[in-house]
Amino acid sequence: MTIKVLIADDHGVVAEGLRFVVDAQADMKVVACVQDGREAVRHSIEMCPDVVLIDHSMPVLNGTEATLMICERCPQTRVIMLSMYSNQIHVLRALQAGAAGYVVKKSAAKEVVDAIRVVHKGGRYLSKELVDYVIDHVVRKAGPGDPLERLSSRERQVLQMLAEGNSVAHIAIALALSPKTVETYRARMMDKLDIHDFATLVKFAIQQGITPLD
Amino acid sequence: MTIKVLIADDHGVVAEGLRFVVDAQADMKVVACVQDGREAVRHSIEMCPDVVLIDHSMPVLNGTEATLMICERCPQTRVIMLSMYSNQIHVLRALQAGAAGYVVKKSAAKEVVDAIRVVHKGGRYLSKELVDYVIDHVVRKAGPGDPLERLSSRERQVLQMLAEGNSVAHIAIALALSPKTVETYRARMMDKLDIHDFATLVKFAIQQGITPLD
DNA sequence: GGCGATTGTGGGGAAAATTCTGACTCCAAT
DNA sequence: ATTGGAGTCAGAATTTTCCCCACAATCGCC
Repeated sequence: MTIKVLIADDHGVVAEGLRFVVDAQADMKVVACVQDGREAVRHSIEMCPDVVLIDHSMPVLNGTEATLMICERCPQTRVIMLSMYSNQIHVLRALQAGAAGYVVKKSAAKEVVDAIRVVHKGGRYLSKELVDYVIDHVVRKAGPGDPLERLSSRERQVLQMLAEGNSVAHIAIALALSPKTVETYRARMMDKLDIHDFATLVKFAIQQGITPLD
Repeated sequence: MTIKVLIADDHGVVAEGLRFVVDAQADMKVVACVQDGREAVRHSIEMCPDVVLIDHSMPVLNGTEATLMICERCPQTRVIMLSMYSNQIHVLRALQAGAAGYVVKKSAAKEVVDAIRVVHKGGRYLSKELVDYVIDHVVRKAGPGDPLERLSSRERQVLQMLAEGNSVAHIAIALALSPKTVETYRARMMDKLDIHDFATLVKFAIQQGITPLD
């Protein structure tokens, strides 16, 4: 039985490269290749792949948020987060969002296909250097101080899009909401974060890894 | 005659994906796949590939530095820089270092193989969105070193205060100017920098060290 | 099992910011 | 002597933001 894989990565080259790698395996097949988080969610629901390989940083909806939605709407699908960075917070958040695996892009391609097989069998997979983070976390029971936890997923999404340079109007269109609604999210989010100007908001987003400093 | 390609990317997954993409082309072949800049230089000298696909950010020796060395020691080899980000400075520096092409990873895989063929024939290749940078640079001979040089001191001052979270009104008061004047500085400055949204402006200011990421 | 808090969704109206256009001075450089 | 950038400001039109409010659906908690 071949493993159906969905690939989500906004870097076209990387996505297509991954597709080759995965399709080269006898026991798996790429069923779709998408460029942003929202597409990933949509396609996951539609075609119920066995495994979703999802990039951490993507426009519109980042990997963690997308993972959350996929896990919720499509429980039998296993998600593997693929990331450039090996940042503790990101790893923990991904796992909390329901990811079954987290692989850094530094890894060899073999690690990725290994990870796919492992999670498909119901297991979990972490790149070696990430295991420490999780143990660390358990030991120190860190983490209630995560400011992002306090935000709802809509709020986080709006935060990301704002920090990417989108206007409220544009976000409203992209998310098919009233501009007023988007404003509410923004206001509530800034209130929760106790941030009162846009510059600080952008800095916060960068620090949280929600948007890259390019 | 097949084009000999060397791939240098510290992200194993990406490198191997690229290898699949390139090897899938009838007219090209990957002769080596390395993980850092120094290896890229060493292998280039050793095996004289026709084209080197090199990642911008790599440990030990970054893509730009490696490009410089490869072009110097191995003039017949053409280098294509592959980067995650489309940052003007990086593009210009890569070209000045002797790269024959610059492709952002967002591009489709086809763009990469196109680029390989183009540079192998002696041409140059830039991802579409990057062409502007180069033209920009030619038009207003901006030093690639500091985009800040192009701003007047008032403009820099306003930039800083904006990036620190001040409103236009507040800046006007602080600098004893009309809000309209501050507006003018902001507009002129953003125009010069070719930045069209506030989030990007803040990121720029952080990158330039004008404001701390706190 | 009910009840307050949170979330998702929006409206109205005032205040602020932005855009566009134009204009005047000073100063430096060609 | 003319050009051109920098510094300064305004008015009108438009857009965005800000602040206050509303209401249904959930969610968590006692």
